[in-house]
Order: sequence, then structure tokens, then C-alpha cells
Amino acid sequence: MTVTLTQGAIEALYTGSEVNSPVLQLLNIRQIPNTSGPPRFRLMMSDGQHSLSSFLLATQLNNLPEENLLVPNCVCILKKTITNSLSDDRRVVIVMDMEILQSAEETGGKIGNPTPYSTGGIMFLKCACLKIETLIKSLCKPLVLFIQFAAKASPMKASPMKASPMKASSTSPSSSTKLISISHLNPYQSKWTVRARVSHKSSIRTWSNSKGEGKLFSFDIVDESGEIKITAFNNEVDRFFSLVEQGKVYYISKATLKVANKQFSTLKNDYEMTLHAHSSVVPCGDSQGIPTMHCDFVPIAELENRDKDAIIDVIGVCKSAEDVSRITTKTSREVSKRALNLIDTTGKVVTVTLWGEEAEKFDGSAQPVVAIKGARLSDFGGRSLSALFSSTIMINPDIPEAFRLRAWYDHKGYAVDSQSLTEKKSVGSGAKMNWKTLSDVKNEHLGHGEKADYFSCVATVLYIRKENCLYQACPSADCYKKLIDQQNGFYRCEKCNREFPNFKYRLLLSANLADFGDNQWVTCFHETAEVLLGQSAETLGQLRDTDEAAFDEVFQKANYTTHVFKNRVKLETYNDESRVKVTVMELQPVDHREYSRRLLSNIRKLASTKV
DNA sequence: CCCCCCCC
Repeated sequence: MTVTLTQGAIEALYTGSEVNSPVLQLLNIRQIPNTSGPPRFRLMMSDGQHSLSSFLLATQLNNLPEENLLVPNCVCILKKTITNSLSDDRRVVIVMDMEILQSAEETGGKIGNPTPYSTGGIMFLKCACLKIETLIKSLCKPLVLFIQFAAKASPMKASPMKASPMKASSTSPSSSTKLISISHLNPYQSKWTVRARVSHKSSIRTWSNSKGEGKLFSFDIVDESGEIKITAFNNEVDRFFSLVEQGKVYYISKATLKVANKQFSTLKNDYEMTLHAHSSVVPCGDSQGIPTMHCDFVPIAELENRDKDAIIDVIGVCKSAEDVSRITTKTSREVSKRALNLIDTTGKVVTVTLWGEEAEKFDGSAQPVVAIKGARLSDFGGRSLSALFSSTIMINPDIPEAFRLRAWYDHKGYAVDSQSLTEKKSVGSGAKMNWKTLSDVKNEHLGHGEKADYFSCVATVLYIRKENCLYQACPSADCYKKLIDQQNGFYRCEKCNREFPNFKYRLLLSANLADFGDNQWVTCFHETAEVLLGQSAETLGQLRDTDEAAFDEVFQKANYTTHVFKNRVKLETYNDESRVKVTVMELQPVDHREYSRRLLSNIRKLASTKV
């Protein structure tokens, strides 16, 4: 077989232009060191003209390198890719689906004389590398990765050593029983085998009641015809719990069918299965033709229009998460809970509560993409979501929606003026709304007490000081100390007592805000400053050094914008001189109806005092 | 043979 590489495909993939199933040669492959989750492979591909090493293999294709099918010099067809832009315009091409057209042996060496594809200015290289690492880290962190794409990469075709898919599917474990589909199962036939994918698996639960005690776990399976719930008790828990993995395909036979109790299941099947001593569950290596989990993600903004108690699928970036906590239910049971705030490209945020083990093991520190299949919509705090026992929670799943969200969030989503559908009702904290006008702040002597005061106001930005708004901060996590430039290419952090070759930019803004009665200087730290300016500190740092006009424009654009500012105010004394210092804790868009209502009430108040 | 879906 002779293959022709698709010339120009490297550039097209990198720039995100249309290119249909390009044929490329693999020049190099290496595993990226990562601490958790499945291995992650980085590829260097060539189109004969250019080579590029910014390819990442989606983890559902890991069997290709792991079975030594994807080795240097083999020729592949990329059937599905996603080009992700990093915030500095560097890109990563994620290979979602590929097939090997010609083995390395058949190809016999490097095709052509490709030169490394030049991906732009050297200036951004350092931070680009950092960004790629962050992206890889986030991609490498899937805690649960059971969504399997119909990865139709058939390594079998490229390698005569492997069994063909046809052979694999006909080799069922008990040849005496017929392979049938889930929709044809009924309690009156016992000689059958189904081949299906586990779409959901519960943890082990114990019970104790008047009838006895025991343990059980259940899982749901799907095939092209339907779905069914399977429960295993006691001995069967020991036999099958660790064998059954979410997302994998199994042959299942000799289980008992009984009428499903619809009260406890939302699955579309009149029956359910129970495993017993003679039941068989055997992994099936070939998942061809078995559907994968299907999610109908509802945009977060759209949740406002859905009914209470609706079961929905949601995906968003976990912008923030509470610490895990223990609560006692009405029936005096103790349970762990953790609330996450998810944001999507609609710019809306919704709070979703995880329970039990899911709450305990969740780590939101890297702001992962979280997808939940089958969450329940509640009207608490307006609109919020709760995970159920039947919900499937996926962290950084390898699906296009997740890649799109990751790119959007890292690019600009982190800085959007987001609005939550779930109203916070925390008492006594800074989140409580204590509405004031700017003249109230002076008249009521806010901040003069022992403790700081907190207030919210609607105000318009009149001016932002550009001078000294950025500083070079310590690059270590959670240390934001200003670094001392040693003028030798190294920066010193007094707090960490270390020198670094790099730094991260942090923002510290002074802004003058005005409302209809007064004006006030306020300080915005990094996070609120990024929201106010609509740019990351990193981008601003680059602009300041490379494009003064663009840098100025960022500030111009922020002028005369109006927001809800949640502030902390405290009297501070330097050199015997006291003045109130106002710090912006949070920025939110203005709810105009609420604003008109309060404006009117303020006008009435002003009118009555004047009389 | 379980069947808990919780809290503010």
C-alpha cells in the first residue's frame, strides 16, 4: 500500500482551518509525566513538509500506544481533532479519533524532509510553555473517565496480529447462549447473553432491616437497543464489584430478570436484573457498535426556564468550590456535602451540590471542567442543582464540550462578569448585601468601627490609574509577594526566601468610582481587577511591554462601565493620618430592575430629608 | 434481598 501525506495539514490543524481527515506520519511519541489519572501521550506529527509536536492524544485512544500500534514512522489518518487556543495564541491539537493506515515497518522510515513548523514569536514562548503545562495538567487530571467516544480507530486493521472485530464479537463467553439485545430481555427466557456498556456504577451499600441485612451495589448497562439496571448482592458484590468498571463493555449472561420497580429507577426498561451464583460478567475488549454515554447538556442560563425537579445534564468549569462539610439530615443521618459553582459560556453560574463520597473526593483547586449526567434541578436560592445517587459525575471528560469550555474559560471565561442563578444567603459574611450609596459611606462613617464594614453599591468607573497597576509576583502557588528584580535574570522572593527565573504578573488597581451622589477611590486586587479590565494580568503585562496603545485601550474600555461593587471598608492610619480604605471584594453585573427600585427609594429618602 | 437522592 502506498500512502500520501496531506501536505499543508500541519499548518491547517494548527491554525484551526478546515482540513478533512488528514494523513500524517508519526515522528515521535512520548508520555507526559503526570501524577494522577490515565497516561497522557504527546505526539510529533509530520505532513512531509512540516513537523509539529503540539499534538495530544485523547485518553480513549491510549490503547494505540499501549499496544505498541502507534509507534514512530507509522502513518495515520486523523478522523477527528480539536484545536485548542491558549490565551497567548499558542495551540494544542487534541486527537479525538484516528486510525493507523500503515505500520512503521511497512513505511520503513521518515517520509520527506519535514522542518519544524514555526508557530510564531519567541516573545510569548515562556508563558506559552507555562500555559500548555497548565492545560496538560488539567487534561491529565480526569478522576473519572468513563465516557468513551465511539473511538472507531481500528488498530486491528493496521495490525494482522490482532483479532479482527468480527472475530472478537463472535467469541462470546458461553457459546451455547444467544447474543441478544437488551430490549429483547424478558423473565421468560434464560439462555441469552447481552453485550453492553456500563453507563453508571454505584458504590457498595449495606442495609439492615427487619428482614435481615446485607450489602449490594448496582450498575446500569446500555446497548444499541436500550438500557437496564443490574443489582448484585452479598457474594455477588465480592465477585463482581471490582470487575465492573464504568464505561467498559461486558458480556453478561445467566442473570435473573424481574419487573422493575419504577419508583426507584428512571431507566427506560420494564425489567431489571439481579446477579446470582451462576451469573457471568465477562469483559469484552471490543466496544464496536455499543453506544457511549449520551449527554444532553443544558446551557446554565437555560436552567432558569426549566421546571423544578427536572433531571438534566450539565457541564461547566468549576469556578469555585466550597470545602467539604458534614450535615445531619432530617432522619438524623450524617452525610458529607460540597457545593460547586459551575460556569459555562452563557456567563451564568449555578451551584451544584455533591454528596457523600463524591463530595469528599472532589478537588476543585485546578478549576476542572465538571460534567454531570442526571442532576436534579431545584428552586433553592432561585435555581440550583443537586447530584443524585443516579447521577454520573465526570471530571475533565475527554469530550468536545469539555475541551471547548476549557479553552473558553482559560481564554476569557475566568474574567467574565458572571451572574449566579443561585442566590447566596450567607449571613454575617461579606457576601451579605448591605446596600449603600457612596455618600452613605461618608455620612454613616462606615469603616470607623473596631471591625471592617462591608457594603454593596452600584457605581460607574470614572478613572483607573495605569501607573504601577502591575507587579511581578512570586511564581510559587499561593504566594503573591512582590519580587525583587536582581537585574541578573533572577527575581527574589523575600517571603519564600528563594530566587526564580520567572514571575507571574499580578494586578493592584486604584479606581475612582462614582454614583449619582458622590465619588470614591477604591482598590481592586488581582481577581476583581481582571474582571474590571476584562483582561488577564498576563495579557496586560505583555501589552504594556509590547503595545502601549492596546494597553491604554484596555483602560479606556473599562471607563464608564457600571457594576455592582461589593466592598470592604476600614479606617487605616499611616503617619498619624487616618483615611478610610475601600477594597473591592467582588464585581457583578447590574440587575437593572433591582437598581431602579433602590434608586427610587434613595430619591424618596433624599426628598424627605430635604423637606 | 435495596429503594438512601439529603443541607442551607
